[in-house]
Amino acid sequence: MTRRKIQIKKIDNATARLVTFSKRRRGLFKKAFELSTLCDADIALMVFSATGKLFEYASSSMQQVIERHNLHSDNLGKMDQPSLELQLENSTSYTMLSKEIEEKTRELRKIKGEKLHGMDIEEL
Amino acid sequence: MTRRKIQIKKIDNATARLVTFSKRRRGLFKKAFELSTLCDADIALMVFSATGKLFEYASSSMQQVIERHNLHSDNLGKMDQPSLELQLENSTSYTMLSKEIEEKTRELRKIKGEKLHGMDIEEL
DNA sequence: AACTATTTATAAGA
DNA sequence: TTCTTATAAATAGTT
Repeated sequence: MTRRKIQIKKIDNATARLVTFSKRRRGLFKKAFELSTLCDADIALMVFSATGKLFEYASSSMQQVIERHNLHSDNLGKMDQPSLELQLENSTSYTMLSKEIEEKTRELRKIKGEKLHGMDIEEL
Repeated sequence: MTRRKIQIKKIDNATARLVTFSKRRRGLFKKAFELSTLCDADIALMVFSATGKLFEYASSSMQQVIERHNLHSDNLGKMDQPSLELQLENSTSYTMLSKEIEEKTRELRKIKGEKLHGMDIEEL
């Protein structure tokens, strides 16, 4: 949007795309922070890069905003809801599944030589 | 940012605050859409006004991005008593978690040079 | 809701 | 990645 006007479509050049992603991501987070502050709004913003890296911002807490969002969207697609028993069973299994994913993710990161701790969480 | 520079703090005047909320919310959503399009990113944005009204944008599906975010969350396994909302959400995420484990297992095997047999995939 | 003077964001280049 | 800078885009105050 400056030295030249650009079209809003996927940037072909991978390097240019990465640079733009970095610049605009910062801009977007700043705007989210400003809107939240100026207007007393509660905001959550999640950005996954094309390579799967997560960048997030929340004016309060991410989990809080997500839950609040769920309250709004509840009962929309819950016609064929599983039984409570199955829900609890899944919920119980969830922790184990999460741990397994964490382990496998950790192992993959180790193999790939990536850092283990939230280096991909953007601090505003 | 224009007729005059403003300080980023809560706008006192309620009317002005509402106007700014409306204007900047549009701008923020536009920026989110542009970043998503230009850089092939997956983005979810939730905005709750001070009065509790929800405005949301998701480049794919909101639920999909939230679930994806949960997979990245570090403290999922540390929650003593997850809220009902989170439990229900976890239940919904179950299938995706299973798929994620399959993928990571497959990737690990590939890296380690092991054979990839369908029968070897862990039963969940 | 429109206008416009300025500020801010940012594309391209270094 | 960081800086520079010319230009596009966003927007604060006004009407």
